Amino acid sequence: MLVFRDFRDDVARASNGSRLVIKPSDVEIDSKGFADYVIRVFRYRHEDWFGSWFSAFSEAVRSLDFIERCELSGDYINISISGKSLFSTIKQSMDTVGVFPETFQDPDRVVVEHTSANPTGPIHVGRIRNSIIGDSMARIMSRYGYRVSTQYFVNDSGKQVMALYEGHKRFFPDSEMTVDNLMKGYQKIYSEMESLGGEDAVLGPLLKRYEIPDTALIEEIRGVCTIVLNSIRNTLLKLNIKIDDFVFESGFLQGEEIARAFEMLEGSLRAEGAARYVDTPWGKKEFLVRSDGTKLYLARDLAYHLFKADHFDVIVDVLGEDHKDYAKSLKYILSDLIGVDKKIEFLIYSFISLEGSKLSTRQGNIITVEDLITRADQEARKIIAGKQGEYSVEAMENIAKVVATNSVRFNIVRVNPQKPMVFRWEDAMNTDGDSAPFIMYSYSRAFSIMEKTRPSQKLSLEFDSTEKGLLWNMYLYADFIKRSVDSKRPDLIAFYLLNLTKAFNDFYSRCQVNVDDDGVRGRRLEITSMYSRIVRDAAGLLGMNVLDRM
RNA sequence: GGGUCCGUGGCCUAGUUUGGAUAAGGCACCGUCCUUCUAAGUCGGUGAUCGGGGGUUCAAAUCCCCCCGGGCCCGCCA
Repeated sequence: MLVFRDFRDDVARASNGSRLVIKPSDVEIDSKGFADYVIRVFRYRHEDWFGSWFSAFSEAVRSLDFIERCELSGDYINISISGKSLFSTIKQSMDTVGVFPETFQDPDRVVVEHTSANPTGPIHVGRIRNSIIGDSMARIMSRYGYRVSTQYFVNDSGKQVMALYEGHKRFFPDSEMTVDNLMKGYQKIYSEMESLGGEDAVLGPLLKRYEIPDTALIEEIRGVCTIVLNSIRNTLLKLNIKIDDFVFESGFLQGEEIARAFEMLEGSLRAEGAARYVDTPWGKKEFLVRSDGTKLYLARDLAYHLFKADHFDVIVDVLGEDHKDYAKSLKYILSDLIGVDKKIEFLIYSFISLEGSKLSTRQGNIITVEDLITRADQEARKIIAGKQGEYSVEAMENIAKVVATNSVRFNIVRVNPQKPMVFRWEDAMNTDGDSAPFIMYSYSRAFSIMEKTRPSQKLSLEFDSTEKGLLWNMYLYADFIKRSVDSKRPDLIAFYLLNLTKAFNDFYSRCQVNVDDDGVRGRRLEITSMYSRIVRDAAGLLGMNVLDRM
């Protein structure tokens, strides 16, 4: 959890014992520019006691050392915090523990499962939203104070990967097992599945061997998956996405967990021939075992979740909206039928679609993430080449690389996961306005200021409204982290970064830092330094790096 | 067909959970500012029946109902 001085608590406390007790949650952060906090009092404003209540309340509030203003305006009580209090709150935290807001290590261990794409080909833009949201959410929860691990559940036991293995074996047995060659076999076996006798004839025997289990075969297929997985992992690393653990499905085929799952479900399991399923309250049959005795993905996934529940307190799964109903069933079976008492949460996101057409791995109608990164890198180089500054080749390449990575991540994470996205190159490449470079650029200017400004030991703590506005935005960082964690919305951090950047740009254009007055210079330099630390911190939550120069 | 999510200026996005002050940013377009710390920037302007219709309320982008449009799900695939 976060530890910081929340002024709302004190404001609310000022009403204790009075006719109208204000709760901290009644003290809202103003978004319309009237004040810092607002309390809505429409309901009480026309009561005969309201006048005397307000005068007592406002007097109590005004006597608090951090209050600059507290007044009634129509249906609202507008409250402002003094710049000095914001400044000292943030600075004190940074001076003592190095960051604002401070984190109190939460004992809860969290596992965020994300990506988990079938290792049957390179990752594409439709999938990458999962990885970007998942990685960002893991970083945000970690910043909040949880002990977070990320996991990728690797499907190395399903029909798709068997087709990957079988396709290569049948059609290109002599070619090297590269991602490209494996893909060729995969696509060929699916295109010829009918003439080969159908899925059951082609993959059925392999499925059977998994149940025996034929460990040599399982090892072999796992090896094939690993080849594709390594390329996916490399792509993800280019976007600063590092997954802590890759957990293989094959590890749950015969293990203790799957035995336990079936044991716990014994009373709930129903039969249809030799097949086994459970009923959900909403009338769906969820099958765990086929009539030929082989197990379905759900069985292995339940085992995997029991494994996660054994090691973690909170389980977060990042899933596409196509898995929404599946997730509901999974949670029902785990929590209500098996009795897992750990918190299980799903972060469901809508798909990224291509304009006019669908993303389909089978049809080869995809834009790979590698393509996206490469093109973003080229765009960034073009833009840099058009700038006036002098850049060495290495500097230029590094800036382009970071801008490209940040842009790809930012342009995807900034949209509410719930909202569908249509992929357009011009949006993905956006570097003006609400974009990653907009944020990065402001940071670089701040760095430049700190480099060029003569230090000052003096601090005059008279903040003007622009400085105050920036401080207020810095202070809101804590609130945004909390809201982002509570609502599982990494996009809120993106929104926060844009607001913070706008506040700094305002400060930059109105407040000259490098001035003769030692007190003013000291104060503004300190504000600039605090801003740069917060923006770097917040950008990090989205896996973005900021650059000293660009 | 049933379920579910989405629909906000020409385009993209925030605001919807918890109803309240002039619906907020960005792109594009028009104009402003480089002899003040980086112009990937700043300031200003044009532009919105908040998909449509009803309802609840003193008050609706926000809650309820119906309709329209789109995504996704409705496998003994994963």
